[in-house]
Amino acid sequence: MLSKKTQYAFRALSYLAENYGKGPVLISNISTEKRIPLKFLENILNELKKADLLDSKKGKGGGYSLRISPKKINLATVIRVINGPIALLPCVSLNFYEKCEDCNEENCGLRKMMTITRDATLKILEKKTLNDIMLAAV
Amino acid sequence: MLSKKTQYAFRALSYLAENYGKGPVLISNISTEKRIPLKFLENILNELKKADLLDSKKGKGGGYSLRISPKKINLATVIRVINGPIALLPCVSLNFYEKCEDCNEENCGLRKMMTITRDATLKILEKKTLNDIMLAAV
DNA sequence: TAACAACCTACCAAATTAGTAGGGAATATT
DNA sequence: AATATTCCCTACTAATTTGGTAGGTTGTTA
Repeated sequence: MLSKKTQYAFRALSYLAENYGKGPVLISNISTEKRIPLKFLENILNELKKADLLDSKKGKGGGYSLRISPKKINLATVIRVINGPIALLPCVSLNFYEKCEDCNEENCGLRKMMTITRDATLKILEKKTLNDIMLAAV
Repeated sequence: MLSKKTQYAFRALSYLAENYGKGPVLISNISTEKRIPLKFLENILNELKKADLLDSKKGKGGGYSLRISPKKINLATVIRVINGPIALLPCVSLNFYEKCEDCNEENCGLRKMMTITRDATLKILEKKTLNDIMLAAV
């Protein structure tokens, strides 16, 4: 399951997607509009910025904005930045790979099943974008 | 990601699958063969039993065995018993549904994306079985 | 130079995960 | 009937992760 933090991230990003091209949005705005604890949201937006998904500007007229079009930010990217691995096992993760104890990977049956699962999941998550979230919301 | 407990469960079940039809297997056997802490494994096998995946027998000659053929135990079932929900959001889970705060589900774009993702994932996990794990292991 | 707004470091409480300890109950063998 | 065997049950614990909060710092704009 996605952490609450990740859900907050998606809510915030949706809001920024809706305001794409309209200049920076205040953290406090997002916080009240989307009901996300302010200071927690600060952290989240900062992480998204460090992952190059957002631009920020300090001082009056400042705030956060999407760095690129909502059409170009896919869900897998967001999940990886805030939530971590998408695969169900560390030894199957593309971006967070870790060797698993007591399993010679070449002939691990579970690993093969989880690889197939990962591919099926990624096929969706890498194709769907923030823009799709907007469009799907009535 | 699957918890370590779930990985243990799969390792234990694989072992039981290999021994399907050969009578009960001792917890202590599985523990040493698959390098799973004994007392922890006890809990796991007991949970799997309560979920009707295993049979158990006490006393000499006792132990655990698969209740049904490894061909009939799919991965989604195991994950749900030991790990919990497969969906990425509670409001999208078929077996562990929970309403999510601040989202009217009908028109939540994220929810729709996560539903599609869940379906893609389940399509694999519900089709693949313990038998497939055995076959895939060299 | 004041106000504004993001940034940074550090801390904290609650929940979850990964176990451990120790005895109890059922079964089989002698 | 007694004993050994094996699963079953309750309770506890340590470490890690999650979900925040507090308070000051830095950069920007007017």
